[in-house]
Amino acid sequence: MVLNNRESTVRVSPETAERIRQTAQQLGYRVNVLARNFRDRHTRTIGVLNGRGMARPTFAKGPRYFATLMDGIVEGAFRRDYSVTLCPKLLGENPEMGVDGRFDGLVWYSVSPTDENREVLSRFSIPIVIVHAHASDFGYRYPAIIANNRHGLGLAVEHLFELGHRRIGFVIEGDALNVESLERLEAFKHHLSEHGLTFDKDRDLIDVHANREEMHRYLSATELPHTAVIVHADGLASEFVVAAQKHRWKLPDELSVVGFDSTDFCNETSPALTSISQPLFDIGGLAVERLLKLIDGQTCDPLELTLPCGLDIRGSTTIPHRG
Amino acid sequence: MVLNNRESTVRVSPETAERIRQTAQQLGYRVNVLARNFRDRHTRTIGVLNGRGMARPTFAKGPRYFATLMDGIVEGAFRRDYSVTLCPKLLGENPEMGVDGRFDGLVWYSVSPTDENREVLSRFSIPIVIVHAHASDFGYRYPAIIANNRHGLGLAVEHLFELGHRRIGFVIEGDALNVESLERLEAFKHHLSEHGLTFDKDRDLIDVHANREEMHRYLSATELPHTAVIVHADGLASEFVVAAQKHRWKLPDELSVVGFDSTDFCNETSPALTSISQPLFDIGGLAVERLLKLIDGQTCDPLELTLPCGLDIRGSTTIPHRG
DNA sequence: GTGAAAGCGCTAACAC
DNA sequence: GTGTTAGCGCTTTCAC
Repeated sequence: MVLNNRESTVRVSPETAERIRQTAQQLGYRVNVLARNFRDRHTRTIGVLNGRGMARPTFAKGPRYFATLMDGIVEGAFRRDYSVTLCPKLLGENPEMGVDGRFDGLVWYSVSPTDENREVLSRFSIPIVIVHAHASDFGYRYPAIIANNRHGLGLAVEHLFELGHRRIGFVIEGDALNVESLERLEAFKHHLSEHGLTFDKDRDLIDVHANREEMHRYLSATELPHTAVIVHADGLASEFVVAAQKHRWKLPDELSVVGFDSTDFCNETSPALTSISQPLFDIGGLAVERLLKLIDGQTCDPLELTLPCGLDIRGSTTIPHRG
Repeated sequence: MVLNNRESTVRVSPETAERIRQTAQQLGYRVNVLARNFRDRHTRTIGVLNGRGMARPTFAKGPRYFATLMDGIVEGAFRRDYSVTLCPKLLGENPEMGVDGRFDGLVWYSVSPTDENREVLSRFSIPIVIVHAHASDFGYRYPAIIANNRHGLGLAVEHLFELGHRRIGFVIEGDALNVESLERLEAFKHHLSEHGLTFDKDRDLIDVHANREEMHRYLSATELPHTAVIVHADGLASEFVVAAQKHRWKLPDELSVVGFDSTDFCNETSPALTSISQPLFDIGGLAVERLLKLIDGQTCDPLELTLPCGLDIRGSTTIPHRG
């Protein structure tokens, strides 16, 4: 009690307190945080979980999506003196994580609203905040944070439209189930029609699948059906840019490309990638803030937070080529 | 015992085992990892500490030094089923970390061999592996991993020499104490003389300090004393490149620049940064491997591991300008 | 103002 | 083969 110098029903004389401090000092005593946490039945630690089936994301390679989100999460957690731990199998493969006392709460990102995931989530005994999905996808049971995909896509379509593009495709990796990809596609369709453009699924939706076969088929045509494409994520957009150039298309003149996320990674592609931005750092920070609220026994209102998107115009978009 | 299905002196009949499993299932019982760890007096978790006085590094912004190292650490830890936790004040500001039971071991990177650090380290009661310093710096008490800075600098000097450079400067931020920066400087001097070039401290060592004043003084000269500079780290190199261009120097023609670390970040600068590489991912993985050895009660032999450097030639180096 | 005890959930050891 | 106990280090409660 002396060492923690906290309020207590127990009083201790100044002399004794001092004597205790002295002795602790001499003995080199340190409180054992593990034992304390065990007794208090909490860990002051939160975990980060990604959607099932997703490979463990890296910090340094490729798009900085995960790195940016984590920066936000870490920042938010540290501000409140919580630790963040990265666990093996913290990949939705081990539902134990949610119930084994290791964490006080969990940020789960990129969760698809499958029955399996709903099942896993419902068995968790600790608070959870969902990032990149809607509260409605999970029966309004968990606070959610999601970017305004509809608005973001609007920005991109408008940008391309103003440049003069009228034939715009949407590239997606359909195998990687994801609430947002679908939402982005829907938003894309919506904004096309807003601009008086029609959407033909067979022509305008390019699902490249995990093997990317469809990407190469698309790019090996003698004439491209589009003057611009929007790709549902930066990683795939960058692949698309590289592949297009391999197929001897001149970018951005013969094909404008827009990505999604707009981390610094977009400056590494050549041409640099025009991309819809979402405030990933803030999303991470807010997710933790909401999670800690839950941990404190409070509730989150509104249950769902929608954050604005922006558009960062870089070198991969230009006026359509007159060929 | 049944649930952990581990070897034990205690035998239990198959029927009882089954009954136990059934009941556990029904009750939704999960082992409490925290309690188990408490009892076993370990956490299966390692911590990552950076040198004191260093700001908390981010994953997404700037050079990918920390991100790459962490990828290696996480990979190494996960392979052995250890977790990695990021703690607030895990920045060498809180020596408690080393003794409070939170971690089974610590990877400490960018430690300067100051008496203060030696003191802190000596009080730690858990195994530690040091990255980016020499075992000798800390009385051969901890395993160390360090890149072959001397060789790396040799590669860079040779590259510049072969391009035709004879006047080469070395840029450093001296305030950021760091074993490696000094080592790189020494190696630089060595390799200059190997090529018959002289080193004049006042002319060839550009210490920009935290305020960067010296950088701008240097770049505002009407004639640069060098045709090329080597900068002790990529972050500073990138700043140098930007500043040089602001001062209207044409890069790389009027000034070649070489950085150190060579993460993907080097593709984000313009021109892309030629840089000495060190295997950061491997360094992280090896650090964990050695740490787990220590945790297992084994020793590391040799105590110090030296990893090779490479040179990634990008756009920031070319033949010296004839003006 | 001080000292003793109980219990968090776990597992190894021991008695039966 | 089964049941009981002790103790990891901590803090709160209670008795004195």
